[in-house]
Order: sequence, then structure tokens, then C-alpha cells
Amino acid sequence: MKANDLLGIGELARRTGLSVSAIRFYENKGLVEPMRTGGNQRRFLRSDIRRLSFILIAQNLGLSLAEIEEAMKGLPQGRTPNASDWKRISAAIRQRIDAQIARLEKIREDLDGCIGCGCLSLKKCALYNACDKWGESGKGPRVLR
Amino acid sequence: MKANDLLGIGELARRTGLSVSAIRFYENKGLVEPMRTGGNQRRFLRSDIRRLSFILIAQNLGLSLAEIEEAMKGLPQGRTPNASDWKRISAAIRQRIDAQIARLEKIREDLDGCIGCGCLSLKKCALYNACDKWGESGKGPRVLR
DNA sequence: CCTTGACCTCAACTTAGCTTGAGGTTGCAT
DNA sequence: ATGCAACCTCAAGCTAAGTTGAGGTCAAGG
Repeated sequence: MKANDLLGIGELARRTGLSVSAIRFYENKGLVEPMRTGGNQRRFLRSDIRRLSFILIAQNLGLSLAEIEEAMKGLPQGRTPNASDWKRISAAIRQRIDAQIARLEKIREDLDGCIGCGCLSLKKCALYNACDKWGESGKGPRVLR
Repeated sequence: MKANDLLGIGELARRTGLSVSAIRFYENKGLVEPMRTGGNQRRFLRSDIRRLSFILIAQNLGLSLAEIEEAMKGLPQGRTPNASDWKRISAAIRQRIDAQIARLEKIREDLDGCIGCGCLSLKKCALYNACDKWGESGKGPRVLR
């Protein structure tokens, strides 16, 4: 039991919940770098289960594959990422989460104000009427975004 | 000044901040239904400024155009949406926001637990190790998602 | 009347993140 | 030795939400 430490792509797919094609796609993007057998079949390290799970998590948090790749610089293929790797990455992710939550809460507040105020016909709705204020005063400038 | 109540697509673009091509695209999707001049040029109602702004807001909240279209069923083209229209729509949006915030907060919690616990090498990390637990007990099932 | 900028349609291209298919090879159990 | 599931590559297709370009028309001011 030595080659037993290595996983075929199908096995890895089952372990991570990813599709085989997605894993190949990730390899293409440089997110994993499996070895090959003599017959050119991929053989993954067990630690790649974690690597891929990490990708799933990060994606779930709204990171693009490019950003994930960026974050993974410094996580060597063979080594299980250690606490300080994790600290660095998770701090960055944490920031993103905080920012997203803050943004949503701001919107929720505005929205609540809107519901309360009868809105859509009034000037004070922060969310909806931003445009009207301008549209009414002659040649209106642009709105939002 | 009677045709002055109608807007050309360029004017509408300037008022909403959208590109002309985006507005045409939205028309294609059925999100606005401008009239046409004899020469086939689009003429929009002033209320379409709001309609499009609404689309921008909803998109900002993470709704897809398909979902927005769904939500806009019942907002007639010619009429300025009233308070109860708004109530209905904003309640739906509000739910989404709440759900998103809850999801992010859950993730943040897990993440914090992770940072604290040294993680990545331990069994107790909710975020990261979900897979390992399974991977270790024989034929592991799928993970996440 | 004529010019010119705004407008028209339709098709093809873009990015992200994959999936699907065709056509061929490997590796393991019998 | 052989069967066949799992694997390989490469190209094309898909969805979302638009953008870009070609080729042509409209409308309004001078």
C-alpha cells in the first residue's frame, strides 16, 4: 500500500463532490498539479482533497478562481497548509465577508426606510429615488453604479 | 411640448447611467416595452427611468434579470408603481437580503472558529475539514454544495 | 435640401466557470 | 489475455449579462 496514498481523478471527485471535468478544469487553471502515471493518468495527493475543498469554500464566499489562485500562492502542492498560511488567507476572506455583510445591512436599512416611507412616489427614498432628483432638474446626470 | 414627455434611448441612457446597448438588451428580455416612432425609433415613458433604476437596484441586491422580470410582473408599463407594488417586491427582496446576511454570518462564525483553533490540521474545523471526516472513513461520500 | 449625430437590426464576441461529446488509451480483475 | 470501466485530450457548447461592429436609416438644425 504505497500507491494507495494517491487518488485517481474519479476518487477525488467523489471525495470532494466536484465533477471530474471541474477538477480537470482546475488543473488547467493551475489550481492543482497532480502527478501522472506512466500511462498519463492523473494521480492526486490526499492533501488535494483539502485543496479542492478550500476552493469550494472560497468560491462560496464569492471569490473568483483567479482570486483563489492568488490566495493559494504560497500553499505548496505537497504540504498541508499550516496555521499561518491559513491565518493569512482567512484574514483576507474575513475582510471580504465583513464588507459584504456591511453592504447588505446598509441596503437593508435603506430598504426598510423605503417601505416605511411609502416610497416610489416620494423624494426621500434613498434607494429608489436617487435618479428622480436629478431627472427632474433639467438635463439629468447619471445615476447609480 | 407633448412629445417632450417621451425619451429617446440615448436620453434614457444618460438619465439612468445604463448604456444604450444594455437598454436594448433589457427590452429584448421584456423588461421595458418602449413605443416606436414612425421611423422605428424607441420612445420611452418618463416612468421607464424608474423602471430601469429599479432593475439596477435589484441587480445590486443580487437578483438575476430573470428574477427581476418575475418580480416586475404586475408593474404595468404605463403606471408608476404604487406603494403596494413596492411593498410586495421589497418584501421579497428583504427576505433575500436577510438570508444572505445570515449565510455570511454563519460562515464568518465558522471561519473565526477556524482561525482560533489552529485549523487545517484538526478535526474540529467546521469549514475546512468537513471532507476529511468522510475521506477517512473508507469510501467517502460527497462534500459541500 | 442636406448633413450629421443619434438611431436601427442582427450577428458575433466577451468572461467565468464549467459541461458535453468525439475519438482514443489505460489499468485492473478475471 | 481480455474485457470494460475509468481515464485521456481537444474542441465545442452553455448561461448570464452585456458589448462591439457592420451596414443602413432617421430626424432635426442650418
